Amino acid sequence: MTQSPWQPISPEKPARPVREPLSRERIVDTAMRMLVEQGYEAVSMRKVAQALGTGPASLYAHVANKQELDNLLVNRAAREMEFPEPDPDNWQEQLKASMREMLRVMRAYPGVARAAIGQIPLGEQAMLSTERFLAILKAGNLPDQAAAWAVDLIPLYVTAVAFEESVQRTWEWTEDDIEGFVSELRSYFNSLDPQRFPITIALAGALTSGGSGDERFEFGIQVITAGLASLARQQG
Amino acid sequence: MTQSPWQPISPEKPARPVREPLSRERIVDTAMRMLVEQGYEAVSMRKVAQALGTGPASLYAHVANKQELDNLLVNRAAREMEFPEPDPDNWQEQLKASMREMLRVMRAYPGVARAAIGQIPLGEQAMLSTERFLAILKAGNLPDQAAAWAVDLIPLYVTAVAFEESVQRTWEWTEDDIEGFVSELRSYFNSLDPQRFPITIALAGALTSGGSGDERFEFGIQVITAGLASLARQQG
DNA sequence: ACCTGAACACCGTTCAAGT
DNA sequence: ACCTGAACACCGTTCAAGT
Repeated sequence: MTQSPWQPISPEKPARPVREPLSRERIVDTAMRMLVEQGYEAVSMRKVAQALGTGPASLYAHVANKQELDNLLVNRAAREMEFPEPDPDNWQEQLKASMREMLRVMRAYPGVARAAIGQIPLGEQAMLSTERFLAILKAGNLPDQAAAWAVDLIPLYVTAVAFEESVQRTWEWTEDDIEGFVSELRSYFNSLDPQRFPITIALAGALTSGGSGDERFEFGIQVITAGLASLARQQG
Repeated sequence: MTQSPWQPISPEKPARPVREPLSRERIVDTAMRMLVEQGYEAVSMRKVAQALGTGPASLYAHVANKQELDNLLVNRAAREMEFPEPDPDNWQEQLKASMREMLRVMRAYPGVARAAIGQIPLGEQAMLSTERFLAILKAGNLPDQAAAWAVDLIPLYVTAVAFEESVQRTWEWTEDDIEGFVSELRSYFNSLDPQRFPITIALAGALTSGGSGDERFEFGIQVITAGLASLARQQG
């Protein structure tokens, strides 16, 4: 631990690399870029470190662990979301628009949904989006407890949808692959035992359509919005 | 490496172990037991193989990969779910009861939600539970396409809730830990900038209560059921 | 056909040592 | 305080070789 008391006064600064020092910011920037370009699987502590030209251990001075890094990525994405000024006469449409906005951002950062799922989003940006959702729900005259539970339900749904999509993106299917899969699925449904699967067979068409995702999502936010509206206090 | 050419003719069958041979059944049985006793993380190809007294490579003769094993576990759990006979006069209550039943089973096999999330459940037992949900929704007079999208939305929600719970179970919190966390959370909410987080602060109580899970889940299934009911065709 | 050991290409995290 | 190399204790999957 003791140091030699004699120290040469180096004329040209120290020999240490001139690389920019690590920081939380730089780590999250790099991880975010990797997330967009290569997907969630590519964002490991080791690969982020490598991209920064160092070893995995170096990250732990700035980030507690992988979970915290995931949290920071979710928070960074939340920064991108934009919400309308609450309007009591239009709250249902605003709620749907905000859920679409949330899905838009999660699609723009594929993999962020995987980082978000099962996390309690307590970062500042994530909290701000919660605040915005609460504002819309209170404009809709929802009771406090209903609004509080709703801001739990809403991200749960949007994140789950985005997560499903990102899993399927991982499989890297082409348009043809999807078409092939859907037609296989349809014939699988039709091959089921009619005694035990009568409705599945009857609805085979409906069950295998709307795979595009957008229609399904529109259905989901319609159901949630209508369900919440049924809980709103009557005005006046 | 060479062996002596002389081999005694063993009077009692070959020297190979008398262990029961591997099979899909045995692999899923073992994995399921490990899932219940030790959680999802414990169910790796390597550990399942070890529990069966063999190496990981041996499993691949019976199971395509980890993903297929996950699928088989979900399907095994689906076997446990029981559904009511559809009753058009009571479909909303039946729908809620069935969602509770689904959550009950996922809680009984903690970790199964992690295996299920982001999966398309095409096993026979999983398909049967879809058939049951469809039966209830059609008893409620929902249009085909709405029913088809609803059987996507419903497991999505229940699985996401069960998944969240299983993540939190992994942290192995005691009653006291939770209480401490909630009170920390509450004071964190109250410490926020009132200019930017007015509603979050005002609703701090509601936002941190009902963490038990059941109330939150009841709220969710109420919202979904009411939302779906709003889409049901009028009778007659 | 089924099973195996060993290897390949990865993980997250810790720790003693360096500057 | 920050950074590092090396190690620890893991993953899923493949493959040549055995029976």
